[in-house]
Amino acid sequence: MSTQATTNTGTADTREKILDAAELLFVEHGFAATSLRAIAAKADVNLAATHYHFGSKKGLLAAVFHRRIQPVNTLRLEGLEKLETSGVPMTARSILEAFFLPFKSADIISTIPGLVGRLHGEPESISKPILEEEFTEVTERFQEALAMVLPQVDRAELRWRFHFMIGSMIQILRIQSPLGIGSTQESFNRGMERLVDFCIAGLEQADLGKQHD
Amino acid sequence: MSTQATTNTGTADTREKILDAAELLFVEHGFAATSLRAIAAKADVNLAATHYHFGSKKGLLAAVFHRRIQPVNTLRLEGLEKLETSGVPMTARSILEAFFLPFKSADIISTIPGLVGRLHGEPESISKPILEEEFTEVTERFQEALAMVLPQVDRAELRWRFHFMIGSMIQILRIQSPLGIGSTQESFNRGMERLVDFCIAGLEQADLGKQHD
DNA sequence: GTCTATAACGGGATAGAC
DNA sequence: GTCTATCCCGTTATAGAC
Repeated sequence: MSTQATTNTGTADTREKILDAAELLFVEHGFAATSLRAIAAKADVNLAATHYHFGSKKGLLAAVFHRRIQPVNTLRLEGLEKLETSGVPMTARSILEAFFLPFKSADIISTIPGLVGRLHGEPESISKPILEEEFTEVTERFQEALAMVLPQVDRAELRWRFHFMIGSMIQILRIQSPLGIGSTQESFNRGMERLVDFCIAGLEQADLGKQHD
Repeated sequence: MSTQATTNTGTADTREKILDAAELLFVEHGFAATSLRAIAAKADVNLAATHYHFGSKKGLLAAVFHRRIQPVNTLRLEGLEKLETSGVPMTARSILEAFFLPFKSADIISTIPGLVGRLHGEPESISKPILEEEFTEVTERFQEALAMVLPQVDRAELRWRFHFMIGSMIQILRIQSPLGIGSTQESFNRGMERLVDFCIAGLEQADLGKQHD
């Protein structure tokens, strides 16, 4: 239990240790409320190492996020590609499952849900560059796929609904984040299934020039 | 344009000026990234006044939030009461409109959407006490009302769906926050209507022991 | 690539005069 | 109720030895 970083020569996993510690603290307290000192202490590395490896606090956040989300996005795009080339007609359900399932199968209890949920809550100056960098391609590809199977919904309407879907997703990622209280891998998986059902219903509504009042 | 607080005797609107300034800065940058010094400067009051009136930074946030959300919740509960006592059968739509409409009719371009959207993104240590204080009653009353008109959906399932609904709401409040780029009162109102439609579809799904895979 | 030390600054909070 | 002045601590970032 060293309160001071033990001298750290040899194995160059310093970078990974920093990423691990930063990830947990960012999820728990958010970006602004987490200090590099706290990260360095938890990782048991020297404060200066955080700057050496990541340049700045923002750079560290971007690296933390990219490490976790890049594999998820790869799985999503591979899943979608499989659907598109299989010959079997796509459905809204199969597309949403390709989108959400990588969270479920991110085996074990991971920090990914909390990380995604948290980032969306950060001020735009922090979150926007990262969200654009990481999600633009995936968002566009999946909206196109949904447009194919929902020809009755025009594109502008579909964008609204896609936002609502993302909002529902974020909420469940936050509430059922494995770091939260009383959530298990099972309750998380159940939540993801409910999420798919809820969003399909909202996405598939007929789009007849709505009239309220 | 005094950079230093001008001497401030007489009118005791210091409190309101602090609340106004804090509200804008919290919405824009979040809680942790906003300093009391920045708030005092924007409000053109002395730093010590923030502590005198609100005790602490957290106390100030709670006051900012309560000032705006209390009237909204009153409108919501009054709207629901009217539905329940009017004799006209309630519908999921009329209940959701009682829930969401106070945001729309929060006349003018207000900070309320951004405020609600932002608070949900703050770490639990900040947001949880406030959210519980402000929303417990409203949430319970509206879930009960929805349970009445959706007898086919069991209560546990309804709780999931209510969370998804809140998530969709938060997302639209964030994206269409009047402080955001390219959003107008009109686009906000359109978003709220789409939100109601999306959520009704998700809430009304038949609940037949779902089976996936 | 990792360390110590420190620069340079900003944070929340408070005591006490007025 | 409002002010000034200050306490005390934490912040990111960097320079330079090893």
